[in-house]
Amino acid sequence: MAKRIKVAADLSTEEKIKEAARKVFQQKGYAATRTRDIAEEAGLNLALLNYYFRSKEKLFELVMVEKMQKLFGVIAVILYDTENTLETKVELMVTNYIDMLLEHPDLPIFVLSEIRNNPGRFPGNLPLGDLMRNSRFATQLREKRPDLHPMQLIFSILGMVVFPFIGGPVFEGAGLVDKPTFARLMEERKKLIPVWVKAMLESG
Amino acid sequence: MAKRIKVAADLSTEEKIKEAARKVFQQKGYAATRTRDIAEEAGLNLALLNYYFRSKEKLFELVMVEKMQKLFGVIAVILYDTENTLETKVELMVTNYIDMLLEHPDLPIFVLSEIRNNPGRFPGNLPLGDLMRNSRFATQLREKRPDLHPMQLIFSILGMVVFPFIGGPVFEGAGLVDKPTFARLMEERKKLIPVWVKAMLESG
DNA sequence: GTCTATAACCTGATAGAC
DNA sequence: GTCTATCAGGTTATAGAC
Repeated sequence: MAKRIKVAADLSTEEKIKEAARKVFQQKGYAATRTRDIAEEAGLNLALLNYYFRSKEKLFELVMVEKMQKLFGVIAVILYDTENTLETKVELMVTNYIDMLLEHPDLPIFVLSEIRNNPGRFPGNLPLGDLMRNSRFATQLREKRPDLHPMQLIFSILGMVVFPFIGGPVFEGAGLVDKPTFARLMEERKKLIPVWVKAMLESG
Repeated sequence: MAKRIKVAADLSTEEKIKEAARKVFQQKGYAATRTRDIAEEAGLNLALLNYYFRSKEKLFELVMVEKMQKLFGVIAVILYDTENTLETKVELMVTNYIDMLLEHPDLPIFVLSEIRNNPGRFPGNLPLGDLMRNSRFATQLREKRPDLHPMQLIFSILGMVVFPFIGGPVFEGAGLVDKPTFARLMEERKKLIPVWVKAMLESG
């Protein structure tokens, strides 16, 4: 069977634009992005953006929804999981999240800062609240530590997983870790964080 | 003695502009901020911005340096501290950081996303790298856990402290915590995180 | 020092030829 | 479907009166 590699040239015009939009929006943020940048990145004319998508904003919303699903999807999987033990869920979440973030390191800072700069722009997109409150995961946390608000543990787990990627550019800029070291540390964290969470759950 | 309250009206024109710039830049980010917004927020004319500061960019850099100092200053204090035990340092850092972040909740997301959107714009500003590597704090971490890269612990401590403020808007938007609950949880975290870090250091 | 008016430029979007 | 040319509106920065 012949090799079948998807390269930019193979994509439809519409997909080329989306792909370019994903890249440029992520890199510069919505406000700093010019539609001309996206057109150039796609190797196409500016007018085509408005032909395929109605406006810069429409195109952005499309990209944004994708990114939010990718960022919050990993959490949702854990929340829907009604079978595994708390311990296993933590392991799964940490591993899945770190793997995803190694592929898309600047996803969190992008999504979170766009939400911050434009609060109320991305509403109802998140029934994640009820989902989380009523989840088996939250119940398991409450059973294990009835003295703690479940968010205390969720903040900590997510913080340990996500923060290195958010702060990454700063720490690399400061010469504290180079890229290969960073990747190695993140791999190590897949085993480290679950152990730490276990210790936290049993502390105090 | 008569009350002496600093209100906007008391400030010099220059300081009024800076104050407005701090607020608007933080709220909308550099790219989405129009100099008109700042002038309006300051209750002054647009032309005065260019009279006192040379350009939008110069004004922004001024604000940015302030914010970076505020965000990284808390860490620097711990790094310069050569007297306290590791345990005490963790307590100090966590408490100081959370107190500062309760006053300036959107400081981290602002600084980190501006650095991300414009990498290389704020260079040499951070001799934090060497400072951290050579710090007593790093040595103490290595002594306690020679098997771990000190950054593993620093990422985790900072993540637990800072992440709730970065993710805050999302979790509030999802109706997972309201503002008073959030503040209460953060107060609780000042005691919680040091205990957890202790448990982590002794785990494995 | 502070204002109004305006210059010079840039950006998103569209019209119309092919 | 794709392009070039252009419009309409908005943005930073400045000139010049007070």
